[in-house]
This record gives sequence, structure tokens and C-alpha cells, in this order.
Amino acid sequence: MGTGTAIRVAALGLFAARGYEGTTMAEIGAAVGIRGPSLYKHVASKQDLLVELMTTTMDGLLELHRRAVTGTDDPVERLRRAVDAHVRFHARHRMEAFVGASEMRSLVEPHRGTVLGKRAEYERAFRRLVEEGVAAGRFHVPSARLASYAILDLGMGLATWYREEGELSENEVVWQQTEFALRLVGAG
Amino acid sequence: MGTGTAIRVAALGLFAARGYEGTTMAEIGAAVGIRGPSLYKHVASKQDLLVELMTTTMDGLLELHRRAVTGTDDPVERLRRAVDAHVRFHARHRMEAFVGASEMRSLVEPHRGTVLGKRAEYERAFRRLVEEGVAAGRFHVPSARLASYAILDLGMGLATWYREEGELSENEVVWQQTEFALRLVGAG
DNA sequence: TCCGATGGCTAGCAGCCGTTAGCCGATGAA
DNA sequence: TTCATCGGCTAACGGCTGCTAGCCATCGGA
Repeated sequence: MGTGTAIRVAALGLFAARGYEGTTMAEIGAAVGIRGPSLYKHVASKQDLLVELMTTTMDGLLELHRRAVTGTDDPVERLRRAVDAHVRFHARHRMEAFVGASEMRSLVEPHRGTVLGKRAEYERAFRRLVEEGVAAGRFHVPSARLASYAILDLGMGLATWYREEGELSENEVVWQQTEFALRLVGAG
Repeated sequence: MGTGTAIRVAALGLFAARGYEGTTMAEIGAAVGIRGPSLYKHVASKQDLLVELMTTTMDGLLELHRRAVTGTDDPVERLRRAVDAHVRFHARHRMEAFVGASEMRSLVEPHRGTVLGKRAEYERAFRRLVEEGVAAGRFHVPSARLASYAILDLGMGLATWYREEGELSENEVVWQQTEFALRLVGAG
């Protein structure tokens, strides 16, 4: 693993624990065994670290979603796979999800707009999934928008309470959350 | 409205928008028409502003929950009322909820521990509600813990996407989210 | 063997932060 | 009218921040 990668990992952990504004370049340096100024031999700026972190997170999530919904036309199965990917991603990338949700404000334009755009795209994709199910008579919800937000929130909540060392394995959590999502749209 | 209250309101808005570390005392002052140092005639410190904000938020939420579940023994009705209070609170206090979730790290001990304790108490109360329903054969979930987290996440998500000016009224959102919660625990 | 590139280091700049000290006009009770 | 209190203000302190400049050891290829 290159030094650049180690720096990004350290930055992620610190941003999650202390926040972007609450993290100093000296701390990030210390986490990888060098001094603050030496970081600039590897990264352009502190802001750059955040930008890259947030855009790659959203890109990864979008890519996983696309792969998940490809290969079947059945609305129930499509939603099941999308939720599986969504929850699994949030279980595996809790810190990225937390930083992504709470540090949007620290992102400077135009990157803020870019990331917000990707997030809106992800939300639309989920909403469309719910709408397809409703149109096919498989889901029964008064508002597809509200239902899709609810499903997204289920997964994003993991950032707060999920722990790998916890009593529930990743697969158990993923399975139950998927079940919750299907019940929620009235397909359970 | 006293100056002290105006300061707290301004601080809440700024903490939500820019984060605790990203907000300066001069900005809080400017929001109420005075200079930064003058704030110290009304508040003890910046940290104090955050402490008070977070503890009163949790106290308010706990009190609302207690009132909601008092007066009936029916597990379904108890959960319905608790979710109603939970969602309504988060719709009305979006900024408090957002700050409460993302600025726990900026809280200094012993206040951090106190607030975490209150949050844990709130989570336990909800879990107990689910467990009661399961014990009474009215709810059907594999894990009460996971189900209660899911319900809590439903409401907390509002902090991100709910807007008063949106197309859905508070009552509509509250009603649908309550419905989602009941479906989720298999009581719909 | 040379030498450029790489990647550490320290010093330091320019600016901002929370907070304190101390000043002063307005206000209202005695 | 007097005078203490209140609540503004500016100046300033001590400390920290992101980042740049510039120095130097190491090391791999020519």
C-alpha cells in the first residue's frame, strides 16, 4: 500500500472521529509517521483529501447500485438487490458514509455541487425502483418518494450504530434490513 | 425573546450549516447584531452553547417520548404514538437533530458522556416497545434491536431531506412514517 | 560515479480563533 | 441627581492552522 493510500485512510479515520475542521494536517501526518508539511509531497491540500474521499465514495456507491439492478426485470428482486448493495456498502464503509453525510458543508464549490448531484442521482435511482414496483402492482405505498427516502435512511443509519464486532454479522444485518425494506413497500 | 435565546437560535443555525468547529464566535455575534466578544456577557463559552443545545434537545425528546407512551397498554398503539412523537420532533427540530448526530465529537467530557447516556436511554425505550410487541405476539421481527434501530433511523433521516416548504405536510410525513414503522415490525 | 528525483525535515509566514481586559454610554433605582 | 449595573465596544494575547520555502539524505538509473 502506497503512502498516498495510507494518508487517505488516516484522513478518513480522523475526519470521521474529529471532523474535517477539527482535524489538522499535523495529525494526519502523525497517523502515518511523518510531519504535517511532508504531506504536501503526496497530496495537493487538505480540501483535496476531502474532495477525493467524497467523490470516490459516491462513485463507488453508484457503481455498486448499477451492478445490483442489472440482470433482472422483476421489481421485487431489483429492489432486494439494490437494498442489499446499499446496506452492505454502508456496513463496510461506515466512516465514509458518516463523513459523506456530515461534512458536505466543508466541501468547497464546485465539488460540493458535484457530490450533491451524485447523491441526487442515487436517490432518484432508488425512487425509480419503488415507482416501478408500484406501477407493476407489486408495491403499495402512498408516496414513492417517502418510501425511497425511508429505505435509504435504513442503510445510512448503520453509520451510527453498526459495529463489525457486534453480535450481528454483516449478512444478518443485510438480510433483515432487506426484509424491512420489502415490508415497508408492502411487498413482504 | 431575550438576547440569550436569540444567541442560542443563531448558534444552532450556524452549527448546523457550518459545523461547530467551522463556526466562529464573531459569526454568531454578527447573526444577532453584536461583536464576538460581547457574546461573553450572555454565555460562558462556545462549548457551553453546544452543551446546552444538545442536552436540551435530548431532554425534550425523552420527555415527548414519555408522554407519548403513557396512557395505553396496547403495544401497537404505544409504538404508533412513540413513532408519531419521534417523527414529529425530528420534522420540527431538524437542525437540532443534525447537530446532535454530527457534533457529538465536539462535545467535551463529561457532557459527551451525559448526552450519550441520554441517547442510549432513548434507544432502549424504543427497543423495549418493540420487545413488548413481540412478547405479546403483535410484532414479528427476528431482532428487536435491529427493528428499533431501523425505526429510529426513519425519523432521524428527516434531518437530511425534510423541508417545511416541501410538497408533503408534516402530518402526511408523520402518518406515512408511522405506517412504515408498523409494517416494518410486521404489525401492519 | 554522477546526478536528478523523491520524500523526509525545520523554520516561518500570514492569518484566524476563543477568550480576557478594560473602557464607556445608557438606563433605571435610590 | 447620583451611581451601580448592564451590555455594548476595541485592543490584544497566546496559541494554533494550512501551507510554502528551502535544506538535505537516500537511492536508482545513466
